[in-house]
Amino acid sequence: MGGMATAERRAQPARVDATRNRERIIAAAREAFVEHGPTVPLDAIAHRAGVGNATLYRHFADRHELIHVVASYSLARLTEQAESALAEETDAFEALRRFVHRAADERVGALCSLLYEGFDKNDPHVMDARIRLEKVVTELMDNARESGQLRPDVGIGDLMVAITQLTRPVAGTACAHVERFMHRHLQLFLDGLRAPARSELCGTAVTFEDFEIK
Amino acid sequence: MGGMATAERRAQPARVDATRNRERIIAAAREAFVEHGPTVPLDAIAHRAGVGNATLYRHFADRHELIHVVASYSLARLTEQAESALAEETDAFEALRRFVHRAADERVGALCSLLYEGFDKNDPHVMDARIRLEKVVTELMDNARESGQLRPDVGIGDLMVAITQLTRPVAGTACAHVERFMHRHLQLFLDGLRAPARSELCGTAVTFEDFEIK
DNA sequence: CACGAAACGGAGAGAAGTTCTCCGTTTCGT
DNA sequence: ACGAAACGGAGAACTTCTCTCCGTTTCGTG
Repeated sequence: MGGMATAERRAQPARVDATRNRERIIAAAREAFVEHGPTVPLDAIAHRAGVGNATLYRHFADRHELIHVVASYSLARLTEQAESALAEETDAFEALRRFVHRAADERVGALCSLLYEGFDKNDPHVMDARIRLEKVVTELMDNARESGQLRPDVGIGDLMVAITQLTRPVAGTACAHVERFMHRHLQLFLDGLRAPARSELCGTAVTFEDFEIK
Repeated sequence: MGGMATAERRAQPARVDATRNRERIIAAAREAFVEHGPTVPLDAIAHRAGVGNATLYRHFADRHELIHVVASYSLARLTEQAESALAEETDAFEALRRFVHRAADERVGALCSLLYEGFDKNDPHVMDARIRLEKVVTELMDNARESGQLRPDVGIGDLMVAITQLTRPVAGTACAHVERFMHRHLQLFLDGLRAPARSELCGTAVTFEDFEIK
């Protein structure tokens, strides 16, 4: 999906143990980033993957490259979820709801920081994925709004930030059971998004740019 | 409020510059913890407070003690906010709403992690403050529920976790403008909390213990 | 099955960043 | 104006992470 990782540049088709380890590392990195944030020691990731640290460095030149791969992968999955929700659900609000809960399952909240710290904003693949995601989520929201089920005073940024925040590991609890709360709280939030609005919101609708550019 | 900080143990009444610096350090620590989390270098806090690092160590034996003081202070303030909301607001849901937004202003989300990392759970002062907070917030919610304005399927933990999560610094954005979103999203969440419930929630109501004990 | 190429793991050197103390200087209060 | 108290900066000691080196193991093929 994402970047040109070290191993992918190779001419030869790589040994099976090499590719297996590579995937283990990516999976371990994903978990570790979710639990401990983007600065988690690379040695810890290697250990978690059950490989030596040298193996990690053999596959990924540095932390940046590893983050890039993990983040690209997650972004792509998220976009796919949005697209399938849009395509498969008949009810507009239900489509939105489905996307939100799938996004939670992808742990975007925890992985979101990676999108900033490890992302080359100029990478065309990333730009593409990002624009695609914005486009499809906007469509999800527009549909819900037009069907009269979504209150009109919220923007895509409101939704994305709320998803991000509500799906992050709960501070201090070693991330043990966010899953227990996550979906409940997103559901409550979604109930607050329904039309007719039950209160007046302060501020203005949050757009994508509001939090992209720091 | 909270702990027996080093300076407070002193017999003598301390010089004015000493107490001034002490407060500067606490304020700087609060800000720094909010922005960079509980592991922010102590030297950075000292610098931010405009004092030498030795001065910080003179007032607080270690990071743990500093965190304890800051967290105790915040917890006390939060409880006060809840109590005044309960006492002064006539409408039950409005009281709850007021508490939520005041809690956001106190930046509990960002400071919450301190409650875990730096807290001596056996400290009687802390226990007291905690129980007091739980008691008054429970009362706020009970009142709102009894008045028929709060959906019955949510617990105090649902509220506290959501406040915590929604008021944390947004990942990757250097914490610049959480304030812009925070109140909007809490408001949306509160709208979702109103009775009648607009959907069925998964799981069960979250209690205080669910996230206290890891 | 045996051989060469490729990959692996552990240990530790090197780099970076944090903590915390020492001590000469400044400020406060009487 | 004097002594006690507090201050600040510099740097030593320590911790932590990164990343390489090299002997060993695994894979794939002839």
